[in-house]
Amino acid sequence: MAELNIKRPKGTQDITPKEVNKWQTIEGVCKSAAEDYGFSEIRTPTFEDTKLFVRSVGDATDVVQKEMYTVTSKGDSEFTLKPEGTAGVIRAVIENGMLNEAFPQKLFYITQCFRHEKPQAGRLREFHQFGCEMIGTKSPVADADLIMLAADVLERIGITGTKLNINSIGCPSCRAEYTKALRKYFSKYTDTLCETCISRLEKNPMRILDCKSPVCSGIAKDAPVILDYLCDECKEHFDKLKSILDAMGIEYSVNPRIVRGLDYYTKTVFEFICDNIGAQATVCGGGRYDGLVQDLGGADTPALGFAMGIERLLIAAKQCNAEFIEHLNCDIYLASIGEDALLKTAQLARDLRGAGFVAEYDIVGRSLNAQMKYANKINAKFSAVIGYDDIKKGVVRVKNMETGEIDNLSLDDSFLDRFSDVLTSYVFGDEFLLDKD
RNA sequence: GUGGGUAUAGCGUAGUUGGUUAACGCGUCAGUUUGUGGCACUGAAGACCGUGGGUUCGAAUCCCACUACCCACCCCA
Repeated sequence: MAELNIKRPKGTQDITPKEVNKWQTIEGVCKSAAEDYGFSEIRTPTFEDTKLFVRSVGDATDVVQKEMYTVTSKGDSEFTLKPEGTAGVIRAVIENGMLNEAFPQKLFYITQCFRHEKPQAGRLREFHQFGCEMIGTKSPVADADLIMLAADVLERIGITGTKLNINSIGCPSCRAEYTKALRKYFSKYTDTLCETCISRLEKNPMRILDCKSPVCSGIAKDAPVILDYLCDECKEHFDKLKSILDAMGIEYSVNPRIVRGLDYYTKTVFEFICDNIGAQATVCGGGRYDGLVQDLGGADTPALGFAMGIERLLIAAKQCNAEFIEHLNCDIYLASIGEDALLKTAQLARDLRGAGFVAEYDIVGRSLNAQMKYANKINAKFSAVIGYDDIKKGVVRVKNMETGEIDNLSLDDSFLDRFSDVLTSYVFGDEFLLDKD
């Protein structure tokens, strides 16, 4: 027989039970923070019409040009596994008539995304994003509120030491002016710029500002700055945002070199950087996309949003020694001696489980000693041993596994209530029982 | 797509002048202990030393190729 050796695809990961509580913690924090800010969850398909991403993310971007997982389904249209979350949400908002509901629409999602990249620390081919979108407000107060939410999420997770960078990349009209100025500036250096930057000169000269090649960044240092080219409206928007952030006490630095790599961004862009998680340091990125809704066929509607990479949040949280919720431990392990007792423990386990307790019994066929060792290993709070005599006497000895104390409980209908009391006093202390008696 | 690093049991590691049966810790299972776990002791299972070639009487060890993973560039969350 041929030996199968199937491994998970490159750039994917298994989240084992040992890790899953960390994911649950982070997802829980994201969800509850978003809900505290008035956001509702939206779920959209894992794959979409390829044209959606080409149109929104931009056909000149790396994401569209070389990172999409595209499939054709039975000769139908071309579909693409979503490389980011915003496009699908906006498509759904338009398609479901949500633009006719009260503005602003405030939506969040937690979803996997797919990009065909070479994996490294903080970058996978299947990864997960928590994202928030606000649709239907052009006020800079919304920008500030969204940034406040992002900052809150990081803080609630326990990620400290992040830096917020903000910038404005203007609207299509002022950006055109700026792009012209950039081309003029960089075209003086065509013989020294790196190869990719030469091609950027044509397509999107703003990306040269972001090049990490020492030569290019040296040249970029003295390049024109977008902020000097903003039109009055964009400038006022950005100034207003800064003053609101100041008033809120949110620290930031203006970094005219940050440029989001997706084409739909306008005006405000921002990112939260975490230095100690490797080269992929952007833990949150977002901004305005005032033209996207209209581009995708909706009414002219301003909007903005951000996304966080959950894998990166996890790395950052671990670096910061953030606390994670623990898994549910076993409340009681029911050990048995003999067949009759085993059946009794099975019955009892069912009753306990029905009452909301985590109960386990021997489904392996172990010796009593081995059962107790197992109870210890799974960190059971209590154990009980049931044998012939106990069934006859109608008494069961319940042992506190931490202190070793043993309580005698009668093995009848009152057992559930009595055990509930025992467990309550174990978890909260005796005083919580006073009301009951 | 371009670099650099790594590859020995489930996990973490030791093992170079090439030399029997590849070692240790953790973990798993069992026993010491057929009415009570943690500690301790004893034992067991588990590795064709990433794959394929080559050199050699002999390769985990030396050489070549390949693959996988990691890190970085790029890009982005």
